[in-house]
This record gives sequence, C-alpha cells and structure tokens, in this order.
Amino acid sequence: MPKLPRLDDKTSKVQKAYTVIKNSIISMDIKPGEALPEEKLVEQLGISRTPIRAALNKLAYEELVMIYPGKGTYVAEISYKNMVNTLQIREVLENLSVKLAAQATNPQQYLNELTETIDCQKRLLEEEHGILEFLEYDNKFHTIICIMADNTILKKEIESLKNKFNRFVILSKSLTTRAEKVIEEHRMILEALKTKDPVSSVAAMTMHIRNVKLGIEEGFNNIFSDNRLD
Amino acid sequence: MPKLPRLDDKTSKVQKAYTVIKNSIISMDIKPGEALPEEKLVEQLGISRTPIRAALNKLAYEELVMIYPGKGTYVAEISYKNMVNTLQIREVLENLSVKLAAQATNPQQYLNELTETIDCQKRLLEEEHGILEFLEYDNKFHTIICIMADNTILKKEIESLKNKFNRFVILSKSLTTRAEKVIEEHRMILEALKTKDPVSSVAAMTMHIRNVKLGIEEGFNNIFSDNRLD
DNA sequence: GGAATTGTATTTGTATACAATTGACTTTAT
DNA sequence: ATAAAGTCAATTGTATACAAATACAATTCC
Repeated sequence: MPKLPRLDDKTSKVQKAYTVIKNSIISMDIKPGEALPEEKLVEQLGISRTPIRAALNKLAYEELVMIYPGKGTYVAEISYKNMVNTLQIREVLENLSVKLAAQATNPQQYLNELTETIDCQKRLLEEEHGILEFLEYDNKFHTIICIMADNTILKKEIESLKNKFNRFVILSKSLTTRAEKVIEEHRMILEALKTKDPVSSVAAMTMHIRNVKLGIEEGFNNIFSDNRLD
Repeated sequence: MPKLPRLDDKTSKVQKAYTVIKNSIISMDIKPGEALPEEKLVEQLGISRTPIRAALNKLAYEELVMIYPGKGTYVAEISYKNMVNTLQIREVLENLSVKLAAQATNPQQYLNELTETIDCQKRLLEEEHGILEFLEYDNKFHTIICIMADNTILKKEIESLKNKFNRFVILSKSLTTRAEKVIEEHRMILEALKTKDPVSSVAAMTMHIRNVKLGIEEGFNNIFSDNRLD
C-alpha cells in the first residue's frame, strides 16, 4: 500500500491552544495586561476548558500570562526591568550554547543547516514577509546551535526565553532598522563556529546579544519618554 | 467577635499534590523510571484527577517526570549526561547570580540572611538532621543570592534547576563526605560578597560548583562501574 | 449619609463521566 | 507456523457539571 499523506490531527488540543494563544501574545495581537477568561477562549477556540486551562498553565510557567487564583488570567505586562533581566540570562546561556557548539565533534551537518537558515531569513526579508516568520527562523538559528551544543535542557531554556524575548523585539520595532544587521551578525557567528574556536564564537555571540539589547532599548526610548516603564 | 484560629487550607490542591510528589521524587522515595498512574495518585492523595494532572504537568515542565500521551507518566530517569548538562547551565546561571549580587546596592540585609542560613545549615549538620532539610537550606542560600541579584526570572530558573540537581546529590550520596565542605564553600562565597567584588565572588562560586560536580561524579563512580549510565 | 452586611455575577478550582489512545494478548485466516 | 486482524485492559485526553473564591453592587441598619 502506498504511503498516504497523514492528516496530522495528532497534536493535542492543549498543544493547539497553547500555540494559538502564545502566538497571539507574542505578536501583540492580545495586548499586555489584557484579560484571558477561560470561557471566552472556549468560545473562540471551540474546545472545552480542560485543555485551555492546561495551555494557560504552560504559558504561566513561561511567564507569558499571569494567573491570579479566583480573579482571572492576564497577558503578562512588559517592563524595562523584565527585558533587562531576561537579556542578562539569555546572554550567559547563549554564550554557553555557542561555546559548546564550537566544540562539537561532527559539526558539518549543523553548519549546513545554519547556512540554510540564514539564507531563508535573508529571502524572507527581501520578499518582505511578516515579522513573525522572520523571528521563526531567528529562533531556528539559535535552536540549531543548542542542538549542536548537545544539551537538551539548554535548548528548552533558550526557546522559552526567546518566546518572552520576541515580545520585546516586536514591541520595540527594533527589527525595522536591525533586520539586515541581525542576519549579518548571524553570519559572523556561523563563520566563528566554522573555525571551531570557542573564544571567537562566544565573542561573536556576545556582540550579537549586545546589539539586540541596544536595538530594543532604542526602540523602547522612542515609544516611551523614559526608560522606566515598570 | 473574638479572633478565631484560622484554618489555613489556602494552598490549592494542585500545590499540595505538586509538593508531595516532587519531594517523593527528589528524596528517591519513588525510583527513577517508576510509573505514576494518575488513578493510583488519586487513591493515595485523596483528591481528584484534575489537580493531580495539573501537578504532573508542572513536574513534567521541570523535567522531574515524563508524560507519554496515552501510555503513562514516569519518574524521570537519571543519567550522567543529564547531570553534566544540568551542571553546565547551573554554573553559568549561578555565576551570573553571584556577579549581580555582588553589585547590589543595599546588600546588608541579605548578607545577614546568608549568614543565618549558613549557621542553620551548620546546626542541622551537627544535630544530624535529614538530608532533605540540609538541602532545603542549601536551596535557600542560593535563592537569597538570586534575590540579591534582583532578577526574579533567574531565581525561578535556578530553583527549578536545583530541584533536578538535588536528585543527583542524593543519589550520589556526595553529601556524606562533602556536607562540611559545602558549608565552608558557602562561607567563602559570603565573604567574597561582603567585599562587593564581582570577580572574587564569581571565583568563589565557580569553585563551589566545580567541587559539587566532582563530589557527584565520585559518588556516581562508586555506584556504577563506568561513567556512562545513560 | 455611611459603614457593615448581604447578595450576585464572574472567574477560577475541583470532581467525575466519557472518549481516545496505546500495548499486549487472542483469535483467525492463509 | 506466521501474520494480520481483532479484542480487551490500562492509561491518558477531553468535556461538563458543580464548588469555591473574588469583586463589586445592592441592601440594610444605625
């Protein structure tokens, strides 16, 4: 019997609800501080409360929503301090990731994937696709490095941080000026990884993260009069 | 009306179930790989499946249990590689934590709390209390430094890592030989923090984490013939 | 009018019934 | 004998009903 295309409905309703809500939050489709009553989500998503609650709990764990028992569930607020705290952690984790990746024993396949990812991102930018798609490949770039680093826990942590982080990126609109630079910085990280030198790889990553932070801060300053929006 | 004694049952059933199961796992009361059927937990804990499922999901997120949809839920296995991966992350996060803590603006209160925590741990050791209680104050020590660092996300991350980590500590039985050294190393971190010097603080923490790792590896080698128990 | 109380609507928390999945065992046809 | 199909038990996934908590409005009492 020929292999038929599987109608992939295997993903659980929890997973679907999680993804839909998460994307709505990251894309700022639902605003920070906005309420997320479970019953409303039941109506909109067409599934029962049980999987919705599970999805919200997962999002709460990743600090994308806040659950106040008996009161309600709300999209997590964005603050300058939160952005700084997130970036402090991300910097050391990404540096660890790229350091381990540089020491990978069989890097070739991953180096190819990284190249491919950068090319995809470049193409998306030229064809003026949405920012969410651009960020998806941005995530992919950093995820591949984690896989290269052969540390699944690190991969999960960084992916979770990146979720939170992308809200800052979108809110700050920093990609409108930085998109091409991001690609260039990724390329430099890739080149460093090719040399298998941990030190220069970490240096390239540090530079990248630092620029990301500067871009976000600049964007925040353009939106708010002062740095302190906590 | 006279003040009645409050019957403090405010903690939710999810929280209770989570704590009970988590402690059972960390203390090795439930063995790695052992099944955790929800119905069995219903009988033992005397609550319904709903809060138990929520608790298990939370534990799954912290990687203390593994949920295989439709198959079953199991206590996470312990492997050498997992231990190494966890420690790699913990090292960079603890270093970040102590670096930021050294730069805290109003450290005095926290320095007092750290001193107190060390003294408590010392007393517990002399009075030969259980290992779980010792580890509780160990957690507290590292948590206070995170609070000092003024980064709530970092605090959550490190606490989650420490949960996983304590399983390795208990399995390796490393505390039987290292308990006093742990206290001494904590004291050195405290002294470094008092000088407000980030560099020496990080150095003291790095030394501590390195020794923790060596202790665990030694314990593992005594239990298993080789390092590779994955 | 004002403070305490009570009621009520909204929302999350929990219990339970039923559906879907998985895996092992049995059966059956070849 | 072997492989395919079918049955059954165990387990998680989902839906729904009801309970508890919270906030706010209405009411009562002074």
